[in-house]
Amino acid sequence: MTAMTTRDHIVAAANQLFYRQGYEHTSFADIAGAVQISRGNFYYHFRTKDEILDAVIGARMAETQAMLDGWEAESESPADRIRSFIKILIANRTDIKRFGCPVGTLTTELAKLNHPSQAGATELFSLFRTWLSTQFRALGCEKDADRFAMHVLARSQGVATLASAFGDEKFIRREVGEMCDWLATTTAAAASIEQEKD
Amino acid sequence: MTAMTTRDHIVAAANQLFYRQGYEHTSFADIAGAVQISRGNFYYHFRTKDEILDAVIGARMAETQAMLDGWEAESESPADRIRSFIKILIANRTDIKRFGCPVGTLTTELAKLNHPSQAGATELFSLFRTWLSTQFRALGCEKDADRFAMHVLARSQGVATLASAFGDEKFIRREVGEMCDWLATTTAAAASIEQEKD
DNA sequence: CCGAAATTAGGACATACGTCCTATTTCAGA
DNA sequence: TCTGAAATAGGACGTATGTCCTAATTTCGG
Repeated sequence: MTAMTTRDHIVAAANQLFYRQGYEHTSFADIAGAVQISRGNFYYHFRTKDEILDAVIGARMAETQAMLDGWEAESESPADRIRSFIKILIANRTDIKRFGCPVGTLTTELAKLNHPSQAGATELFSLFRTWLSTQFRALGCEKDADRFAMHVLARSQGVATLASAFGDEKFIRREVGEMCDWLATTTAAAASIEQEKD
Repeated sequence: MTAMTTRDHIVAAANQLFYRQGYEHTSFADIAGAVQISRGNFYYHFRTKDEILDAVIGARMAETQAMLDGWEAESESPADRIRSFIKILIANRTDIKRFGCPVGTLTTELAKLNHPSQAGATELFSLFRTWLSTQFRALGCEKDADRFAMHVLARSQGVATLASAFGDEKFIRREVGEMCDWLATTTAAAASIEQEKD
């Protein structure tokens, strides 16, 4: 664990504030206040708001990649890995209930702002998408891998949005259970079809 | 069709702008410009931004209720009605690809702003939720009606979010198809279970 | 046709925010 | 210890925005 530079602190604070309050609704002063540095010092590290946003997206990319690598190392079975993904909804349920999904809400906001970093935010989705695809492919769902990946992503997004709207935690748990059921039946079916080919 | 008052024009313009640009990112000047009236005139009709938001939410509630009533009148079968709901994703695909779901994105934004009208936006979801519940109940899914309603809502939300992120229209059509399949198999199963009770 | 009420116009004002600049402090390397 | 670069502080500036006020114009019942 390397020491946290001021820049790192800024990015960490901005990351959290962008998630909780949204990008546009978060001001320089908000972030500087959270890090307890002056606005001048802030400007020394980031000259524009867009630069901070790009740094935050970069940090999230790294975090996400690390998480995916972690699951890759922890579990032997691709199905277990996919379940790890699905269960983030439960692990982060408290934040999700209040602020929704960090990725989904950011891409949505940037789309409305027509912000240049839209593509960067979408890359966060792509990171999950390709990783999930890989897992489904490892399960023998060669042809449907990307379709299944998008399906899982979409359902997770929907759960996060509605859980946030209704503040309903039971709903999260129920849908997570149903997604795991879907995973079991769908991949079992796909695997048996693959076997028929032999 | 009654004549459109200035107030109606304002609400209509605000409704569209809030959807496309987001609530916070839309200014008084934006709306006044769209309706081509002066800011002073604007202020005569709405004294604060929150008032416009409430009016917009009210208008959306009325629109939504009218749409649901329309489906109720058009279709005899509850399954057809639910399919009408699912297929809004296709009917509105162009807007959804660019701006996401009007209800989901609004509730998400208001949640981050911690805005007083959060509850009002959630009511829009509730309108769909209770209506869907009613349809599922009419299909014989007494016990699971609300669960199914939330499930359909969540999947629609997820599809809208991802379709917007990736600008993918084929994905919308595919997921709509799968949701219709789900509807057919799930309600058939539920109905047969109900029959066993007799 | 008149006068009061409703409506519209356009500017005033305070605040907040992103951006920029300069002065001061910290600190590593010579 | 000296020096120059990195880092920090705090204020300046222009613009945008929400809100408010007053004057002009339109509408419409009597």
